[in-house]
Amino acid sequence: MKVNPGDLRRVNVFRDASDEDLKLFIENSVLRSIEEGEFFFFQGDPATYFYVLITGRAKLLQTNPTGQQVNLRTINEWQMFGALGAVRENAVYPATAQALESSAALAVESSFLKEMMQTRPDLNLNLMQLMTGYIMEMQERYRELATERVERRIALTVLRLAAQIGKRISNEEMIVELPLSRQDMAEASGTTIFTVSRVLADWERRGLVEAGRERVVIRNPHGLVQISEGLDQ
Amino acid sequence: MKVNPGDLRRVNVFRDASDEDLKLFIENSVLRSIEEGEFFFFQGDPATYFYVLITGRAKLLQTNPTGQQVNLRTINEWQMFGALGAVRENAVYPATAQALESSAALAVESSFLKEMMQTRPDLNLNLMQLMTGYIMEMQERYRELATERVERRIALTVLRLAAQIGKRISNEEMIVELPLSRQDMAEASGTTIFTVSRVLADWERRGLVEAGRERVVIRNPHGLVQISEGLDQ
DNA sequence: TTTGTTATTTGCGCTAGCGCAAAGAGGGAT
DNA sequence: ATCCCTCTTTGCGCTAGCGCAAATAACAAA
Repeated sequence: MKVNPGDLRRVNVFRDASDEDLKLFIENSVLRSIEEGEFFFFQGDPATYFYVLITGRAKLLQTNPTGQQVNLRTINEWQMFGALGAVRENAVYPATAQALESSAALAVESSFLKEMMQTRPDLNLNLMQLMTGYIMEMQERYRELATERVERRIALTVLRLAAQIGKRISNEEMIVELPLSRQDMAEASGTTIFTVSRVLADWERRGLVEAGRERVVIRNPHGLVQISEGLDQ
Repeated sequence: MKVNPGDLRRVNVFRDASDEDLKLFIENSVLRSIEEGEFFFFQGDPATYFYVLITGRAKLLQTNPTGQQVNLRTINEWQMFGALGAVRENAVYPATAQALESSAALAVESSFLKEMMQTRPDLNLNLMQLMTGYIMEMQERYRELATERVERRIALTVLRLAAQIGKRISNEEMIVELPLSRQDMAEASGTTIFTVSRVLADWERRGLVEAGRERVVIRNPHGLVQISEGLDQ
């Protein structure tokens, strides 16, 4: 596979970059391809590289001392991840990045990005916009976890994931497919596979979703929104 | 009250700023003093100003549609908050800022900071370090809320708050006082005042803390660390 | 000192959601 | 077609933690 500079402009952080800069990035990058389930990096590794996902999907997860996992974020094509090392000295990744399907990503040394940012205000601003987006999302999710019942949290999670990584399978209707297991959804909404399974079974009975093996199809997004806002029943 | 440029260097984001820049910031600022319980800004307000807390303590909180609150962060003297507007067009504050005690803060227009960042790489880097710090903290707290039992979460919360806003009341021992109500602690650890009260009563019996009205004194930080790591019993 | 207000404690009952265990189902490989 | 592996479902019992209500304590104001 070959990535050309124009493609890189689909990365939000690079949207205002010059052609020369994009070329420089590519010249300083290595393409890493990994299979489903494999890892780009682990929580605690020195954050020497940042990545741009070119194909596939990945997730960022954290593990607690007893090994329980939570999913922090899902990563789609042309998204940057692991850029922390460009901002902090001797940083380690605060999360693990695992491929949800077989994926390829450009790896670039963090120090290269740091260097570049010294003289490109746009790059700074765009990266800060990415960061503030994460902050706002995490704050929201934290509030949800602290205050919402599990069914609502699962609805909010599924809707968020649909927006982030969902594939539309019909153009007219808003029917979206998510390639996620019950485990993935449980880890993203702070509950257990059992509860996710029961909630999805209920939604399926009500015609809101189709629940398959490692897959959910959203048939009625509006119904889910209603659940997420507590307007149902 | 008067703030002089040298003071401002205690603000992490401004640590590398020139004297002239600091003077400029102060000239473009307004000092806002508010009483305990009052607000610097509300979730949803246009993020036109950012603030630097000069005296007092404040908290950032979010409210869900039914009015339940969660505390996202506590703010100490010489910390910047509400800087989102310098990064995003037409941003609104994603959280409410409320004074925990009577407080004063410098308010500066976000556009001024944005302007300034165009030509000061240091300012950018420092602000990004602040942002990555928040991201890491929120990710951690999210994981804790998703995976840890309530006693452990409260221990983690109390320890974190002690580091952020605790006042040492003895130099030899690590005895720290927190000016927080049960309600504050409940909102910061994702539980209820009843549970916080019961847990603190238990810790008091075990000699770990002293629990007063709107106040906790940590007598044995190490014991709390043990609880937070599940090493007790 | 008295009174009013607000924060905290504690008993008590309840239930949302956890998590085991066993059965069932989907999909790939041979 | 069959086997095997992994993912999912569902019944079931249990308990951590919620949340009401009433008592108590701390503080402030008069």
